[in-house]
Amino acid sequence: MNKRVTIKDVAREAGVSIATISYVVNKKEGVREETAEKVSAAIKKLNYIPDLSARSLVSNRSNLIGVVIPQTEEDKELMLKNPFYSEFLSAVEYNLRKNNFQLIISGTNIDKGYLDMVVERNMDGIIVVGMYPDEFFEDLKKANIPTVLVDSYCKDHYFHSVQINDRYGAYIATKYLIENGHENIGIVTGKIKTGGVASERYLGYKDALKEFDIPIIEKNVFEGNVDFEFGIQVAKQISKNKELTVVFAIADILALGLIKGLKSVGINIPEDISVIGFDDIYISKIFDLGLTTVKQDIYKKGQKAAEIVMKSIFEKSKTKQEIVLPVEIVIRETVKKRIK
Amino acid sequence: MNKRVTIKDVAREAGVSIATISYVVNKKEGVREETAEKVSAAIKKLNYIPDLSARSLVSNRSNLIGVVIPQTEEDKELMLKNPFYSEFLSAVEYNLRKNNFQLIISGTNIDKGYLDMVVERNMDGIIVVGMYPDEFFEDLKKANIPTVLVDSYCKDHYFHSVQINDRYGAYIATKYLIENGHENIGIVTGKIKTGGVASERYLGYKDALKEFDIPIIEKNVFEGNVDFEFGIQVAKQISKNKELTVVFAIADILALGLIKGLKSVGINIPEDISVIGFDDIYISKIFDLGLTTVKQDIYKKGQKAAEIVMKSIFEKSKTKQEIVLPVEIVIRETVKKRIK
DNA sequence: CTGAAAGCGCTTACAG
DNA sequence: CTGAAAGCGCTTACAG
Repeated sequence: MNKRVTIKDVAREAGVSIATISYVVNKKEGVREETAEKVSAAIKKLNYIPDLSARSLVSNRSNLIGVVIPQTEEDKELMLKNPFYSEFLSAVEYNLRKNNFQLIISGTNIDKGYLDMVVERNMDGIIVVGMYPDEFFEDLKKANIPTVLVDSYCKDHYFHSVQINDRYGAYIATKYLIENGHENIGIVTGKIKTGGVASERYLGYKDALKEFDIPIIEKNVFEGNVDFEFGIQVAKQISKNKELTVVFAIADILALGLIKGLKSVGINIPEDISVIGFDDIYISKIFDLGLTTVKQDIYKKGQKAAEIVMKSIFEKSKTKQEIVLPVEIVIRETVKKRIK
Repeated sequence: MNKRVTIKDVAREAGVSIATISYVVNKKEGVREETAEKVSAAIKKLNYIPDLSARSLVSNRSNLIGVVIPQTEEDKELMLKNPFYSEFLSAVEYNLRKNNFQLIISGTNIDKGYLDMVVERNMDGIIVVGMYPDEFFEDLKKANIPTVLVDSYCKDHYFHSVQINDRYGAYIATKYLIENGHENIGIVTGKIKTGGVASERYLGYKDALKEFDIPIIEKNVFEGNVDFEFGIQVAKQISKNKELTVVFAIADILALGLIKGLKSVGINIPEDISVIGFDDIYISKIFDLGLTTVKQDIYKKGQKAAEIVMKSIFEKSKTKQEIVLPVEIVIRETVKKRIK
């Protein structure tokens, strides 16, 4: 390593004390302009770059934001294979970077271990995506650090949050299907019991069915992982259920897998079976068949999450923010109107 | 913020000096077992979490790895929309995390500014994906920090590198097309002049044409951005060129856009026009039509990059590593055999 | 085997 | 407006 240029070197060069250098670097009021210029010149000349570790040590500010993304499985890779998270992350990174924050992304087993990292690194704030055990949220609360929960249905309204009305989104999706003449409506979903996004969307599905007095049939519910593979896999079961005229996949990634799987067993979409998704991820466009889906603004979700953590860091104001972004149906090509 | 438990608190609790705590925490040899146990008990009791800022300040080690991913445009979001990067990142993160490193991902304008960040944060190493101006690599060299270049054709063989033989991959792709009876072969590519992956793949394309004495026709080359949109956009031009029987898209994301665009103007794949891609990104599977493409192992690329930076940090050995991962054709459904 | 002490590079009252 | 000095929480020779 090259020897580091420190604040002392700059002080010597500029002929002032290190305190003055610090004042200039941090743009504090009350430095004579002439002095400031001398200092700036010295900084430039020596190419001085402050050591953030030192700054962090004394000021307890790191300009680091932790972002927690669910993992597929324990101790495995990030869920970046689900484009939803990629798009979200991209938005977060961009908005943090504009304000001189860096992001530490991690798929750490989200537990005490993660909080240790938060403390170790003096993280200024964190953005947590998804649902976790109550215990984790308890620990998080104790950590007492600006936190934004994204897509969490944590009952405890202690944290800032950014989300959508998943239940409503699923409701309008299902209602749309019913209004298009469908009655035997399957649903492909992630684990329902966990009390997260998947269960809310499932509730919305049931809401719509109830409203139209359509019975909820257990064997129309296909529960598994929220990934492409499960979509493919479940297609076989669905193809055997001849009564189904449409399937609501609670995530686009599932819908895409499902369609792929359905086609591979000779089922045409939407002629034989219609499909509706949820999220409107970017690659839904890639599909040759435009996916009819419930659109949410993923970029904005990331942007809001970033803005709120930062705001919460700067203004110590404890006024909690709970943002609910809108959803809407986007009608494309995968749902057929059914004439009874 | 809660008051932080420091090494002093632990020392007091355990009745030893702070040096001893440090030895235990860092698993240094030569602490009596009895003492170590006392210390461990105190650490657990107080829930002591070391401050990495302080450690970094004194030891110049941060356990932070910077990862630089290309941006779509100046000052914009990350290119996470290209799943290639998502998959790569996912692999890097996982392999770093296993070894207690964290990753700082950034789409910073890759210039002096980025290097400042590297120095500010005392980053232990960096992984740079893609091509940048020579000047940047010069600066990088001066920074004298373990660095792995991924998919870079930097002439300077100073850095560790992980890549594939892009030219060869493009060559076998094009050859495969020729052997299947195609002669009018279009190519859709990113900017060729930049001397990166795109130009290499373009060279491979030309290699194959030359080998079979097929003239290189300028109007068969479609140059633009490596993204889905350009694929769609270029489809219109290609549809007007009635002689083309096949198009080589130098990235799957381009191929997918192209196919979408082609279909939208009523062209059938592969009946009317065949398409071959490059990368074998995960979502190529999502496509209802399996994309014939040149496969590279993206996960392994990320894994190797992570392993090499870490190795290079631990062993100060300057033996440079240049890894070239294999490529192979994956034949699926988008290329038709043409009977002349 | 363990402790006292210097020092890493900063920030921030405080005094002048 | 500027500087001397304390202190942030660690690590690491060095002495014993």
